[in-house]
Formats: sequence, C-alpha cells, structure tokens
Amino acid sequence: MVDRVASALAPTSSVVTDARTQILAVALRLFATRGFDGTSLQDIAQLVGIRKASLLYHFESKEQLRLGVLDHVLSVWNEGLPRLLVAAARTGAPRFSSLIGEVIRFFAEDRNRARLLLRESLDRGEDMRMRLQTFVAPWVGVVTEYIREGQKNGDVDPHVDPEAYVVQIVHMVVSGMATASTLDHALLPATHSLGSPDERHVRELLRIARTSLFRDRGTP
Amino acid sequence: MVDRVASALAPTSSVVTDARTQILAVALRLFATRGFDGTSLQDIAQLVGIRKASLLYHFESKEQLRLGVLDHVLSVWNEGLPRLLVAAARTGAPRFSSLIGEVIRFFAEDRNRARLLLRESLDRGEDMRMRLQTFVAPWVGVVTEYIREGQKNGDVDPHVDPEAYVVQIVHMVVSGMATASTLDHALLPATHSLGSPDERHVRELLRIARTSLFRDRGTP
DNA sequence: ACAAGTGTCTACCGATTGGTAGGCGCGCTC
DNA sequence: GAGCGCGCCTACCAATCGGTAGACACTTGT
Repeated sequence: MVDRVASALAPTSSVVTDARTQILAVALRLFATRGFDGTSLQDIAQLVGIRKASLLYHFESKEQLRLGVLDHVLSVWNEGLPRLLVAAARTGAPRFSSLIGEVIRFFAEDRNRARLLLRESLDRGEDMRMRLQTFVAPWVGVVTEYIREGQKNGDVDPHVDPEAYVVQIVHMVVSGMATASTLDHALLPATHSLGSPDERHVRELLRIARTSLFRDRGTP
Repeated sequence: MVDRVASALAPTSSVVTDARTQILAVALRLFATRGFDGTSLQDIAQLVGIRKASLLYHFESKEQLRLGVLDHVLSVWNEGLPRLLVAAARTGAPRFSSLIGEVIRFFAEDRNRARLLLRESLDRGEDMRMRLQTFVAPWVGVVTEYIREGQKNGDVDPHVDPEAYVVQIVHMVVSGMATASTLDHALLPATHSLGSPDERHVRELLRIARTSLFRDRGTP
C-alpha cells in the first residue's frame, strides 16, 4: 500500500531524494577537489543551501556521507557495465577501442570521479582495496579473458601480463584524468600544432595502450 | 675557528639540523599517508618527540612546513639529476632502461614521495604546475630530445608524441608507486607464478613503455 | 662573569570542527 | 481536527585546530 502510493506520486520521497542527491553531488565535488579532511560539513551545507544540522539529518555522520558519495560513484560505474559488455561483443581492435573508450568516457564525464577514487585509494587503502575487488574485479576479469583469447589468436603480444596490463592502463586513465590540468598543462606546450593538451593526452594514451597490446601495433 | 670546531664536533648546528631533518621526515610520512589536512601539528610533534610549540619554532607555520617538505623532496630529486644525465649518455635500449629505471628507483626508494606529489597535485594544482615546470620540465626536455633523436634514427616509432608519452609514463610510475598496495594487490592474484605483485607491476610497466616507444618493440 | 642567543617547554587563545537537543511548520492519515 | 512523522531550523556543546606569549635551561662569545 505504501509502496503503491509512493511509486505513483512519490511526493515525499522525491523531495527526499532531491535533497540527498544534491548533497551527494556537492560532497563529491568538494571531497574530490579539497579532500575529505579539507572539506567541512558547513561548506557542503552552504553550497546546497541548507544548514549543517539538516545535512546531518540525511547522513547521520560525516563518515556516512563519505561512504554515500563513494558508493554513489561506484554505482554509477556499475550502471555503465552493460554498455561495456556490448562493447566487448566486438572483436579485435574495435573491441579494444570500445572497451578503453568506455572507461575513459566514465572519468572524462566527471573528472571528480577520478579525483575521488584516487584520494580514497590514498586515504583508505585497505577499505578501497576490498571495494575495488567487489566493483571492478569482475570487469577486469572480462577484459583479461579477452586479452588471453587474443593471445591464443595471435593478435595480442604473448608477453602481455593481462592483469598487470589492465592495472597500468587504469593508472594512466585515472591519474591522467585526475591531475590533467596540472602535469599535462605544465609539460605539454599549448602552442603545439597537435591540438589541445587534453587531445594529445588521450591520443597518446590510446596509442601506448594499443601498440603495447597488439603484436602488429594495432592499426597504425 | 667556529667552522673548525663546528665541523669537528658540530655540537649546536648538528642538533639543529637533526631536529629540522627529523621534522621533515615525519611530516613527509604523515602528509603522504594521511594528507595535509588530515595531519595535525600535534601528530607530527608527538612522533618527533617534541612539543607543538617547539615544532613551530623551526617552521613558523603549518604552511611553511608544507612548503619545506615539498621543497625537500624536490631537492632530493634534483640531487639525482646528474646520475640521470649519465644514464642518458648511453644509446638505444640501454639508455631507455637507465632513464626510466632512475625514475622508478626514485619513487620506489620511498613511496611517500609519490604519494606526496600526487596529493599536492590534487590539493594545489596551480602551485604544483609552476613547481613542476621548474623542477621536471628541464629533465623532460632532455628525454624528449632523445626521443626525437631516436625518431630520426628510425629506432623510435614516429607516431610517438614525445611530451605526451613522457607524461603518461610518469603517470604510470607515480600513480603506481603511490597506490601500489591498493589497486595492484586487489587485482593481481598473489598465487600467480610470475612473482609478487610489485615485480609484475614494474615488469609490465617497463614492457608497455618499451614496446610503445620502439618501432621494433625494443628487446623482446 | 656576564650578556646574548638558541631551543624547548608550559599555558593559553580564538576559531572551527563534527555532532546533539529540541522546537517549528507542513502535509498526511485517521 | 487531532495526532504524527518528516524535513529543516536555531542554539548549543566539547574537542581539536593552528598559533602566540613568556619562562626556563643551556651554550657561546666577550
């Protein structure tokens, strides 16, 4: 009965969701840019437009908010997993481009995701390790499976260590997206004719990933 | 006279240097593991074995301590620069291994260096960008020069974007060393016959860097 | 012997932190 | 229309933060 009314009109629950969602969005932004310890509940509440006490009504503690933000980001990642499996349905180089493209797109869509994940890995390595095992290990399993398949086909370099390869690519993507405006812009001269630092960054990332994977250096 | 006595016994100045050095070492460790905002002056002082007020005698503010730690790490990096130029005196693949080996060694010697630099990039992107331009841009210039030289020789793949390539390799090294115990151990099964996660990590990193650089995939 | 540092200490400060208690208004259900 | 729960509020709390003031020991140059 309650469910029927709530799902039909969802008057109360929509407001609740709205506030919670707004808090999560602001918290993600601040946690990612200033860090967890560098962000006060006051800061978050102010940007949302409510009082600190109201914030603590939705999340019973700062720690719960942290977990909420992290879970939300990881759940968004999981939502994109079907699209990832579709990409994996291809073969050879197209499969490669699709798979890595989906990963890049996820972090490029909101770089704060990369910043948050990186910060969480630094702040709470142990917790993060277990969470990653749950959330990304299955996906890594799919990818490494295809790499090994490619090695049998002869398309993929037999020297590739599938798991270690994926880890390194992820490091490049996450670290690159998180600190893009720092390291890249500091070292990539903007006056270059090859496009913006971001474009050069992604293009070279794809090239490195491709040529170090395929035995014939992919599609040069 | 003062110099003679000081250099022979170094009673006062050694104590002074000792305290400062000790503070810098502890601060590096805590800033790297807990972050700047997650570390209190009390924490640092306690681990050094002095009082907070004594700490503030050596560094007039927490901000000055942050800068002191950062400058110290970057100066240690600069001390290794000559050794790096020696490595660059070789040619072909040996030059490549020596150069990237020196970089890996620097961060592997103390992973907190990687963690600190990563955190600083996240916390203070602007400041860090300028500092990197001063400290690592010259070194990057040397490396990209050799890459371009290799492209003329025909050893290096002409598709390589030298600056972007170096940025990506640095991302892999720094991010990998900083979060090694997190992402790696979560995804690299320890029961594998190829060695410890760290060994697999470094080996695959070198393979990716090598095969994506040289036209003949380096020395397979 | 004595004045001038030098390094560390205790004691304290105002500001900010995460979190709690309790009141107020609104819309809902009986 | 009385009760009730939800969402937000004001007001407050103890703890901790970075930083300061000033006393005390000890060494050093004259």
